[in-house]
Amino acid sequence: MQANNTPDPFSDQDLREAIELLFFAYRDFTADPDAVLAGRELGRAHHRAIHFIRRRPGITVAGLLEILQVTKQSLNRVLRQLIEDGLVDSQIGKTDRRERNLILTPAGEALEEEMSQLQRDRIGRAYEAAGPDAVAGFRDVMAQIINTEHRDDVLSLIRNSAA
Amino acid sequence: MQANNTPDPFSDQDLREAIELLFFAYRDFTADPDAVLAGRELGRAHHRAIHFIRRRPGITVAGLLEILQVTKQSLNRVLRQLIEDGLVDSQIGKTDRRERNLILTPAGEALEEEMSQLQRDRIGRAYEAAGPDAVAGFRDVMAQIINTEHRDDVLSLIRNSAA
DNA sequence: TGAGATGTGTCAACAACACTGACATAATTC
DNA sequence: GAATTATGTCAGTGTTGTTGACACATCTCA
Repeated sequence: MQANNTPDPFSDQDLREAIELLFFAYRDFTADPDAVLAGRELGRAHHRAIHFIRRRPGITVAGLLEILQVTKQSLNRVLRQLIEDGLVDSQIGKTDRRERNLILTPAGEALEEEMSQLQRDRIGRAYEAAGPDAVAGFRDVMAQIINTEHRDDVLSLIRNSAA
Repeated sequence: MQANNTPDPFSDQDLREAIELLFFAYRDFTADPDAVLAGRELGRAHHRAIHFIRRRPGITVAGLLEILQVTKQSLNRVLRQLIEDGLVDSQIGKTDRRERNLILTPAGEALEEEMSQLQRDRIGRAYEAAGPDAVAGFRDVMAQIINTEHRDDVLSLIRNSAA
């Protein structure tokens, strides 16, 4: 998006500020759903699983492991609870019967909706306040921060859709 | 930064994408310093403390508690280790002797430098790739995501400085 | 000056969530 | 039929967070 091709001088200050922006934004952003999570027997790990199952319905356990970057023992404990609580449904794969395709039950979708409400409000307010040009820049920088091998996984979703 | 004043229509898709951008960016970004942390008896909590002591030299325990949003018992365990390891120095406050002003020792500064190196490289590459306009948008949106009461705390640092 | 508030440090118990290592089962691939 | 793959599980452990209670030094203020 630049006219010239000289490297832009970003100072150490700039870069350390970015580190803090990421820290504070993520800290406040993740604090939002805690109110919903408390009261139920659920924690942030459950929220993360529910979010990605909602966004990628039918995702396999291996796919979820790749996204969350945790061990299968850790993920399994979370999934077991979600299935027991009737929030997630685990279906035997159609083409490969070893796989499990994960989807949210109606109760799971309702919980996801509730949990992400404050986060979407927060992002929405920030987007409105900053304006569309800033949003484009935000998305561009964020995508560049993400490891190359995962970048497409995030960005392809918005293009293809999946309500 | 907008010419018109009609609200910009950001879809639910847009907002959920932003949630994922935050998740993936933070996930990859925090994974960077783990290599340095392993081997020592230190974890991510120590890294966070060290970062903010570096950026706000002389910060009090209460100030650090406000930033990290953890209990003093949790922070104290971290600080005790850092002080024992000779990475942080705790000095009795000059005006209020109840306070403790925290600063990094030379060893602490060296460790901070090493730990944040990969993170600064990552941000620097993203900034270069996206260009200065995108960076401005990124900073604007990120600042808006942060709770109002903490926003100035981050942004004032870059203006005033502190190497 | 004395009472109460404040900043810090600590003990103990506990919970959430991650880890490693080992192993079992079913299904697929070759 | 043998090897590989996807999933699930048991057991033990570590980090980082929590609550609750208490101690101590210092500051503030009536």
